[in-house]
Amino acid sequence: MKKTSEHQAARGPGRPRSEEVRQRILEAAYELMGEVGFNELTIEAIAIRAKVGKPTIYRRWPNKSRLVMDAFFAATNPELNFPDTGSAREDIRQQMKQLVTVMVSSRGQMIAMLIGGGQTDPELIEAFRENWLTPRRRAGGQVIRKGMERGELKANIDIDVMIDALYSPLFYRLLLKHAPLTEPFVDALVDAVMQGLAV
Amino acid sequence: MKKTSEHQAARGPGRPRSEEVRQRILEAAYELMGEVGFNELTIEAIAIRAKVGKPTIYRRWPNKSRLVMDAFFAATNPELNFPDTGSAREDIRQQMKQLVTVMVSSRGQMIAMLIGGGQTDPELIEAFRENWLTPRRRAGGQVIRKGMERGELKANIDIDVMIDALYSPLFYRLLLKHAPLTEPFVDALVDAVMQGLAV
DNA sequence: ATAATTACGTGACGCTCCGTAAATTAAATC
DNA sequence: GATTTAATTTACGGAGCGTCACGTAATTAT
Repeated sequence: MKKTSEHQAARGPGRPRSEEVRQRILEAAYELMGEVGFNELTIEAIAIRAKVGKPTIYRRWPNKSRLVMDAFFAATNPELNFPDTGSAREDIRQQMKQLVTVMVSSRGQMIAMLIGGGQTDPELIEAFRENWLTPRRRAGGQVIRKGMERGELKANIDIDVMIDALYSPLFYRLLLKHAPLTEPFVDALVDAVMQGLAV
Repeated sequence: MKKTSEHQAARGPGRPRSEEVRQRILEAAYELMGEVGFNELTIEAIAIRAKVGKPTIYRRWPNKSRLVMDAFFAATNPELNFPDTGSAREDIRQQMKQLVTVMVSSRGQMIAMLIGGGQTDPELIEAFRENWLTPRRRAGGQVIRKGMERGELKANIDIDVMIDALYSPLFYRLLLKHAPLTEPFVDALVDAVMQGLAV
């Protein structure tokens, strides 16, 4: 119905793939993922909701993982916030609180399900790391590096270890659900890890 | 074939359930879980390997989650090690290294898959917490409490926060697989978190 | 214009696994 | 040994998989 334009990579002959159809599929996948989770999600249901035939989906994506990752990232704001309060500890605290806000939302449940599904799907967990985790770890690393340069943070500790120590408890609670993810928890955690547990 | 004895709750008449069959099912479930993971695991395959009919399984367990948890814990040593080196930090370090040893083994993959499957199965994650995580957190908490009494650890930090800060990076790496779980990592982590990241 | 090419939706296929119900078989009590 | 009870076996309808063949729609090449 609408003109395609946009990408105009269409150098070959034949009917081009409809961008509108692609959007409908991604939206349906994203919605259903939020409703039933990765494991219960079926291509059949996505096709029905998107008003599309199954072969149309299989023609574009090789499997459920790839489709869901595409759907997840199509709904991901590519911009990352880099807080800059002047204090590394406060920057990190703020980053963590941002992350907690996401984690307690429906999008956080989706992240949990992607990580969960990734435990039996190496391709899925790798795609998640590549597209979501790594960029965020880089952002965290940047703040830490700045804190080291300023002399706020110890420079002789591996940055990856620092990132793990600070952020992993959030994932731990997201996935194990033994205790809630709250702002007071972030405050207690940042202070504890920054100052150390030892007397 | 064998006498049942053992439980001898058999006060009613009629044929009792075979303990041998139960064992065969649990073993088959445990093996297959290790081979194909929770999501790909089918009751049908368990039944075939255990040389048992499907209804035999469905009569004893209501769903896959319950069966897999039973299979996992039937193969779990109920004893927990409580190291006692005289130093809380060393006790914790030792506990963590024990945990890493498990995590890098095939049993660690199974733990990862249980947590993963739990992301779309509330009953599964709760059973995992109840039967595996909580007892181990209690063991960790005990060591920490002793360290507080001895004056080695700050007494004004919440014990759950401490446990999260110390142990969660192991789960983080187990699940996200962005970096390997090694002894040097444990050493670096314990020192960093104990002394604090701040200068 | 017309032909060639590619994508679309529909419908159907054989397959695996689900969870259940009927039929059969085995092991207890009486 | 007969009866009772329950466990196992067999068989079933249903869902979803991933694929194919079909007729139609949309685009490029001639």
